[in-house]
Amino acid sequence: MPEPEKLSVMDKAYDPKQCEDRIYDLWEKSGFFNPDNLPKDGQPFVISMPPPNATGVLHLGHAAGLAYEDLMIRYQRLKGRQALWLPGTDHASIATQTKVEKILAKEGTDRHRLGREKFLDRVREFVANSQGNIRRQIKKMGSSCDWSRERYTFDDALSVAVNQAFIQMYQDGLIYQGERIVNWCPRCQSTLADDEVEYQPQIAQLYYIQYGSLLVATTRPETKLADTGVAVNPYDKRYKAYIGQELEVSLAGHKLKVKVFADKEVDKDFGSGAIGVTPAHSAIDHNFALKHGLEIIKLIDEEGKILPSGGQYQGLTTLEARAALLKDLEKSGQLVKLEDLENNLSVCYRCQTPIEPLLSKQWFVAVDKKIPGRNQSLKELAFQAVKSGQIKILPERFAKIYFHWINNLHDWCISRQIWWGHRIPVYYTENGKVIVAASLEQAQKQAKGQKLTQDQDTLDTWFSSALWTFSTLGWPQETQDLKKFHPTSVMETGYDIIFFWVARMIIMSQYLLKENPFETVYLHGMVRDKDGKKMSKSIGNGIDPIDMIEKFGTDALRLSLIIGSAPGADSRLYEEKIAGYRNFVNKLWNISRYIFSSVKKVEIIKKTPTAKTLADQWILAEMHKLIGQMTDDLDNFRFSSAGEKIYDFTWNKLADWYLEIAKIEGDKDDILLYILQKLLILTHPFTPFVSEQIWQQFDQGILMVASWPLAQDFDATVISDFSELRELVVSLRNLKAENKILPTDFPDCYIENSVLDKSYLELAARLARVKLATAKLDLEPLAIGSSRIWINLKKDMSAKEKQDLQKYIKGLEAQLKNRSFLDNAPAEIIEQTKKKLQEAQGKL
RNA sequence: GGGUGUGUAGCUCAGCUGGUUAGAGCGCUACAUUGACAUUGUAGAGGUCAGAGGUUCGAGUCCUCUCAUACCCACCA
Repeated sequence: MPEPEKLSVMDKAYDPKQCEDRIYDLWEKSGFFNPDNLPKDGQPFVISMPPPNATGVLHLGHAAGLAYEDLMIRYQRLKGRQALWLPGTDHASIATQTKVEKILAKEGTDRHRLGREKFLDRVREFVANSQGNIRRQIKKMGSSCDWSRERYTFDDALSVAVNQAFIQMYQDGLIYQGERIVNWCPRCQSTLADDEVEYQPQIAQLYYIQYGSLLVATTRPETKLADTGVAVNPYDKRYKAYIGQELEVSLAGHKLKVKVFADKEVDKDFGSGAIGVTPAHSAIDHNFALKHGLEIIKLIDEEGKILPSGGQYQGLTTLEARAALLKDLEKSGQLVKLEDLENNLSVCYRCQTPIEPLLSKQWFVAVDKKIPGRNQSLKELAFQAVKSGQIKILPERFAKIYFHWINNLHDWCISRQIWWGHRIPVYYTENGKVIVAASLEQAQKQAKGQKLTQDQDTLDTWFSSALWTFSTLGWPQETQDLKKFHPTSVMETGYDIIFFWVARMIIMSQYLLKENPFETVYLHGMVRDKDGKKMSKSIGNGIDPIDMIEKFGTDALRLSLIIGSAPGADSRLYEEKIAGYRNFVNKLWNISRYIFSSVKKVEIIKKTPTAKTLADQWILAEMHKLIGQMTDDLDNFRFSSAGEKIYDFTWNKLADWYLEIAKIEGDKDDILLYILQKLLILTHPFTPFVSEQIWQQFDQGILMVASWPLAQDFDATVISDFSELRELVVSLRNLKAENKILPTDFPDCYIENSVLDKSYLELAARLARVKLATAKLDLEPLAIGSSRIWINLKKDMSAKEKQDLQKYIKGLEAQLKNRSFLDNAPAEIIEQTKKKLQEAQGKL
């Protein structure tokens, strides 16, 4: 097994490329990604990895998710919990099929020429290939997931789960077949769920057509060929006389019989106030037809072409038919008027092809129907799970969005006519009997010798991913894993799939297992480019996470994704930002390098070392303060805040102050090593590679399974005393710089301070590079904090500084004279204000 | 049409339940530098907290309105 190199003197700069793969290997071989190998007394902590589509490459959105998930998993593992992060991939039916079809198109063929089985073989080959890529990329991110439990939505076991879910729902009457208007993508040759439809704003033409004695306005004239009704508002005086009449209409010779009816839904003021109703190609019109008993005529087929019912326009595409019909209407003088109309064009979310609403027989999940024996519908189950507080959504505002969506949910169309997906477990006998069964064999038992045909359709890809948290743990078997690890702890995902996925997981888990799929939903925002634009291939502003890892290292990329982004808020990523965190990682490396090179022996310090000086007390106090704050932040999903704090401690406290003082005071081996050890544990969830690489120098096992430290009590006065020292040093340096005294010059200086004793004044003088005088100089002293300083400078406080201070003092004085302030403000605030005033006056 | 965010230094963003002279990183300016680190150090400049009202002893923080901007949902023929 390749051991990470143990260098006696570490390289001057951290080189991620030399370490990352080796470290990952070390972790993987240690077996600790698998919770079964972690201490048995730990409570399970479980994250189901949102399965990336098995179509190729990882983008920054995935990278961000992985960074958060790994952060949580590593933190909980360090805290002693049995952390399970279950990885996997999604077969992503439409997305994958579309991808492979594009490849076939380049080869000059298509799926119909290949045939179903050959085509599916091609897809399988393609998927196997890209799954390997994805796995590699997930590892590159440092993800500590349990590969021994990796799953794929198309695994045999998961397909069993899909069939089981379908059958159970069918038996409960929650899945039914019905003829309804569906969203049809003529290119994908499939239905789409309502939320798979996107809208593109466009300026459409609104055509006014003479329609017998009426005038009708429409954006889709070609559909008028299958009109069977005209809807008007019941209170529209213009049309009152027509209501109830049956009209014979000729559209440039194409004969229609239409019934005029009144409905409140019709807006008198839009267009002409009269709507031609096409029941087979509009959801609203279909409802009209059911309500008012209209005939339904299909006009457009699955390829978007006109059927024989369209008469002479038969065989044309809808757009061709539109053009031809408009021309004919113009000739016959029936095209009365044209207007521009802003509206939205519905398109397929995968291929952006305009959607054709069609009447079609499909399978649906009934969301409003009561579940037998439970007195609740699926919709109500999903609503309750969040409303009751059992599932917490972060940030909270997304709960509102969730409720709104659930409340407006319609029956879910789950059948797809594409080939790549789980076949619907429904069989038909020759005489049309429907048999729902998990396999052909089982179906045959019920068929009593009749020949069977399986439904040609496949299931919506979200149907299988809705089962993900438990199908991956063995359901419908009652496995140990399912008992132990479900419900999972956190679902971490992007807010863009809250409806597609999060809501459906809740529905399915509640229905099938009577429990929630997870306790907390943590939603991250979208990663955008420097200008806040969506990253996309077509614009070419996308950043490839793997490129960034090559350039800056994984740890730097992870930090740049974690720090500075709030849950649910979009964030921007660009190279300078990542470079900044690369610098931080290098800083951490060099801090360690310094400590290792300066101590007599590199060893683990188990006991809290004794502080000998104020600086020692201070750094230990700061560290325990940090541990407390970070633990609180991480327990409450404030990842960015925790990251900022460790960054600040490492660079601004440890490196800039403590190490500099350690160089002067000396004899601090145990404290330096102790602080470093804790620091490595605290940084590990953020920057796993560099922290582990450094830890390996101790030769004491694997950092990944070390113990997260407990915050100890600390004396806060130590921190304020030390800040006295810090302020003194900074002020002296400032005085020197402002007075153009070279850093190499040491001006004479006498200091009086009530808090700091002489040894600390000497320390301050060394840090500030001044020469400590033994007696007061013959000068006016300056007041800095609680110090009085006699220093040999040509200049004192600048005019601007003086002005600012005077203004500040005036403000405080006014406040202290204000009766209502004195009467209303709490005593401690008044005390504070008085103190501030004294200090400020002292300075002047 | 309905809803939800966001607007704080040149840029990217913190600022929790209202109470130090509003912070950080990058960038900028000046200076420094062979011993952990130039992927560095020290110091500095830079903000009427989008605007207008209001509540309060006190508002970046709470309320109302306006403007700008992003996204989500619904879709009208």
